[in-house]
Formats: sequence, C-alpha cells, structure tokens
Amino acid sequence: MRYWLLKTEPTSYSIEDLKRDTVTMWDGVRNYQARNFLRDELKRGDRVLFYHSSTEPIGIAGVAEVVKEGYPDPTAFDPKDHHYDPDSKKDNPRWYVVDIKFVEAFKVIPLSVLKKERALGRMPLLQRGQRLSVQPVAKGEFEHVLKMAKRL
DNA sequence: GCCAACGTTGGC
DNA sequence: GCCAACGTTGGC
Repeated sequence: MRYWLLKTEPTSYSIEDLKRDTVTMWDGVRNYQARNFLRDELKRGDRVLFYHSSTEPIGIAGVAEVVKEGYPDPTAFDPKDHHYDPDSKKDNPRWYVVDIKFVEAFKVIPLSVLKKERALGRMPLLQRGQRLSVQPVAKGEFEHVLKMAKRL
C-alpha cells in the first residue's frame, strides 16, 4: 500500500463534501506529472491525505482511500465543462481520474504546524515552490501526520 | 491583491 | 531545441 496527498480548494471540494458524498471522482487534474500518478500509481486501498489549500486554515483536513484506479477523466470530453480539453480524445485520453472514499475528517493540521515537524521535513508538500496537486507521501510521514491529528 | 515559482505555449 | 511570454498555483 502506498500513500498520497491530494490538494483541493475547499470552496471547490472539501473534506466535508467528501464526507457527505462518501465516494467521489477526483476530476479536473490538468498537470502531466499529477496525471501520471493518477493514471499509473494510485492503487485501490492506497491512503490519501486530504489537503485544503487557499483557505483558512490551510492544512491537512482528513484521510481518504483510493477505491477505483485510474480511468479517463470524463470532464475532459464535455464541451460544457470547465475542465473541457478538446485535445483529449476518447480513443486517446489525455487526463485521468481516480475514485476516492471518505475515511476520516479531523481538526485541520495547519501548514504552519506541519512545517515545524522535523519528521516531515522531506515531504514534497513542504518543499519550496512545490505546486503538484497529487503527491507521494512516505509511510512514516503518513503515520506521523495521523499521530499529530490525534494530538490536536 | 501581490508575487515567487513553476508549467506550457509558440515563434524562431 | 531555445527561451520569452504568458498562465496558474497557492502562500502570505
């Protein structure tokens, strides 16, 4: 089993939305590196840290689980969709999604607190200039974050 | 709202 | 293939 971090702006889709929906299709990713992770690397049963960006408080808001592995992003085929991409063809899709399931929500662990944790110093999330919306997380980092969630 | 960092596009 | 211009992300 592997571990990941997914970023979202909660005004667009939050951990509370996921709790309500139970399962959601993680669509709209339009970055090739993130796409490669979604298409090739996220596997059923993998655990996901759910990160809220551009909000208050910024930070990790909960955990989800991959329940369906990469498949073509249908929003790329829909001319009316904000994420429409005319260059993504049904016989040669450019963009991919996975389905994730709600596991738990906790009091947001603020980015400022995450930054102070030496054990998390190598997380991509905390590296300068890191913008990738789908990131790998090491097992030890994932477990450390869960411990922090229990302490808060 | 600013702006640093990064990704993408397109002219050459 | 280079790289300037442009667009986006996302913390502050």
